[in-house]
Amino acid sequence: MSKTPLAAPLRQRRKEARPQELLDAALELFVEKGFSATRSDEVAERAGVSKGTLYLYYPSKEELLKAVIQQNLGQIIAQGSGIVDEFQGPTAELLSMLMNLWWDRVGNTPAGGIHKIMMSEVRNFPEIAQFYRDEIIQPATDLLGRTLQRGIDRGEFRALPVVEVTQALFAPLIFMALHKHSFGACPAEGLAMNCDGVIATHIDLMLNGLLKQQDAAPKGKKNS
Amino acid sequence: MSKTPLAAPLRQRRKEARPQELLDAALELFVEKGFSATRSDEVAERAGVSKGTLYLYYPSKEELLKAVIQQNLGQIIAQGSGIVDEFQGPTAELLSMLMNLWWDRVGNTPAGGIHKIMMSEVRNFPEIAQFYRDEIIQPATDLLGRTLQRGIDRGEFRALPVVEVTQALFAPLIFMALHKHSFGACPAEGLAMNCDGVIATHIDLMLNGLLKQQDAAPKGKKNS
Amino acid sequence: MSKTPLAAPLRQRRKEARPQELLDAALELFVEKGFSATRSDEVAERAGVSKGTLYLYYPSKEELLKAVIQQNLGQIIAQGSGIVDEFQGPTAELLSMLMNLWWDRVGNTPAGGIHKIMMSEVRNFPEIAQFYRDEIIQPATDLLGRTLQRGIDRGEFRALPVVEVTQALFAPLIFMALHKHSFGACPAEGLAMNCDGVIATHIDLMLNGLLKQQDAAPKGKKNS
Amino acid sequence: MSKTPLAAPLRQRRKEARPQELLDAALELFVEKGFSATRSDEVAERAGVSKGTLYLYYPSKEELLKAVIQQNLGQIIAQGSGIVDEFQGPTAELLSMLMNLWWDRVGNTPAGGIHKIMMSEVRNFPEIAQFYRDEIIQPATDLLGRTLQRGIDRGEFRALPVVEVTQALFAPLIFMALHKHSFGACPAEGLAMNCDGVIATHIDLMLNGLLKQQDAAPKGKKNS
DNA sequence: AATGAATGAGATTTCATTCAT
DNA sequence: GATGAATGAAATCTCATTCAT
Repeated sequence: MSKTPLAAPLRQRRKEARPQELLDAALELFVEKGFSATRSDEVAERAGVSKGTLYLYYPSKEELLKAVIQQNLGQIIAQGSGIVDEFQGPTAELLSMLMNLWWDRVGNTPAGGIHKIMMSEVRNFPEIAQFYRDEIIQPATDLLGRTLQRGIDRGEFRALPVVEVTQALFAPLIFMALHKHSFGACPAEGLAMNCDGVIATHIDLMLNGLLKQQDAAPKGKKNS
Repeated sequence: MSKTPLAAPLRQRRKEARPQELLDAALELFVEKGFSATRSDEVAERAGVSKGTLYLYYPSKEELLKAVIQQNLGQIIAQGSGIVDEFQGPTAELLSMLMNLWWDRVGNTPAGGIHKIMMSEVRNFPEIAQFYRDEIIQPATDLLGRTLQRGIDRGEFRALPVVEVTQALFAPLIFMALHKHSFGACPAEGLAMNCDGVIATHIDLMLNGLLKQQDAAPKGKKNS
Repeated sequence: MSKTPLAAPLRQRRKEARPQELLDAALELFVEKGFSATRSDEVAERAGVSKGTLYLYYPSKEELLKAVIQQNLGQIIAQGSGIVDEFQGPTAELLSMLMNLWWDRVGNTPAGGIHKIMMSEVRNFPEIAQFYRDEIIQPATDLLGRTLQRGIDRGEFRALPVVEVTQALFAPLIFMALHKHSFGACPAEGLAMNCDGVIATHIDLMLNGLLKQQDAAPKGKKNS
Repeated sequence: MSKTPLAAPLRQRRKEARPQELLDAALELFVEKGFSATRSDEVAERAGVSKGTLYLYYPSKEELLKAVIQQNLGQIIAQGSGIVDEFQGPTAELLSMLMNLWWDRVGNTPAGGIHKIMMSEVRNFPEIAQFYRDEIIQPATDLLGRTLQRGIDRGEFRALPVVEVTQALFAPLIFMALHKHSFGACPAEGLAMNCDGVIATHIDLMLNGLLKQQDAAPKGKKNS
């Protein structure tokens, strides 16, 4: 007991922090340069360790990417799922919460670049494509579909086709995230977009369009 | 037709066709696998020539990509520019023509994958980013802006902010093109989208939204 | 026609010679240092080409080893098979021919080191083990078995168990070959063996032992 | 038994047993996979300690191999030497004892794989080759030579060349041991040998051949 | 003009060894 | 003594580009 002081020994503390440091470094670099174009050494270097250490924690670059995806997107989905299960109020409010959650916690953070990575590399790494579909796309689609169905079942929303609306809801959000991490991140001028503004407008319009006429908020009152 | 005289000897014709064959092969492969992940040999092989021949026509892979961009997108913009200059009718019709032209000639063809290439690689190849901005993005934005301004100036459109509307108009078209060439091209299920339907709806809604109230088509009648 | 002079162009000539040069270099090094311990660059360097060139001819180190085996042992077996099929005289003479052929063309040449390579690496490279068994061990065993059976069928040899005799016949030859390429190749003293003498004696004794008593050559007359 | 007192505390006993456990693990693995191909971690893991602990007992993998050799073969030679010094009966019996001792205690045990290790790696590790020659090959050869000379001096054996006979005596035993630990250990069929049978026959024949005619056992009576 | 053999820098991954705890 | 996290040299294999023919 006298050997283990209250403050964990330095080596120990670093070991526990390593996976997170590596995942953060990997996410940054994968988003910035792409998965293939990022060298293992770079990830290690940015995390402040040597090349070999990276392989102590993740057996290959592909597994590292999977861990990055799971860590950054998997958790958000789980969290969203919890919200949907417990929410009691009107579905429009719930949907707004989900979309804003995504934009705050994913679209507006480095995690929002993951879809760019996938879009670029999905055709060259089938195993990762499978993983992304099974662990992220499918659960996220299910979650949104469940929410829309809730609105329809409760008589709040028009009986629109669930799948198409799901795609229409998130396509512009994802497009903006893609843009932010590609052209939007280029120092060149003439490529910028007012992402937050576009997103806010989009969410407002979409929610309004979903509601049955009598429930629709009077135009001009809602949103900023 | 007048460009390829029937009388030219076969060898001659093939030699003149070389650059086009190389550009077509390069476009296909760059879209399919990405720019970095495509090997020079593959391009040459698909074009039916040897690796060395490729370098007779294009001094490097980067220059080849520039030529692909110019060939496939530069010409469309020039063509659109001609249409705008000569068009006489209502601006909504003109805008619809432009968007449908883009979807038919770009979004729905391999050329639509170029934006995916750029999105993936733009941060790793600054020189190409510059080229893309100067030769494609800027002219295209100018062209659309000019068209919108025409509608506003002629009293057809509401006086909306030109830049934001430009982005809003084309974002979903580009997003669908991105999708078609990444997830949409994966054999996996659960990743498909009804692109044409979404695009048609989007164009219809957008044009309707732009028009001043008195011109707007009565709600509920339009759309497929 | 005037383009292809009688003497093949230098580049062409070298290209045709490359595979053999690479196989020779690989055989030498694999025998000398073992398969795993030989670096690809070393093989290339000894063949006088660059690392990359090696991979132009053989897609991996394992495939290179397979080619070395096939080239050096497969051909000998085919040749031995031809001899057995056409031979007309007494089986003892045929067997002697086969054993001496092996010793001259394999045991006493670098090819004799291949069994050492296999012995060392067989448990770590199952695919190569399979290849060696199918392409070399099995055909060689069959060939010898066929020869022994011929002697028994013609009433020349005693009806001994074919398989055990096959092994007994070749074990010392192979052992000597193993020794030559391991301890026998060490500069250290005290590890040498008079291989040729042991082999000659062995062949003589074995053949004598196989013959039926009345056929046995009077001792002291035969062989050197 | 007298070496491991029952009273020693468990921790103490394990600590004292460490080197032996490490040597056993190393022997198994070196034989199974070869010296170079065996990772230090594997040895430590099989011995039930950590990688670091291995290096507390042996300063490098090479030194560990030397200890394995000394432990497993050096002791046998010392024991054989004791037998030869004290033996009183006929030399044929002594020689038979020695060969059967070797086969039982070495050839038929993991220690028999050491020669395979040496054969594979001897040319890459000159220092170990030297060690093996000085500590094993030379003493073993001397011991056998001394025994043969005893038989000749006492008029039991024919005056054959001592060195060649020594090699002829042990070559097949060693070959069988090599086989058992390489091809013989492969799961593949068609590579097996009836080692014990071949060895028994070999010993019988050899001893018979060494004896002067009048002492030779009548043919057909001997052996099992 | 056309070829394709050749190159070598560079990427991922492994592993003997060290050393702070 | 014991641990196992960390290191970095080294090995296999790839590919854009060159250049003799």
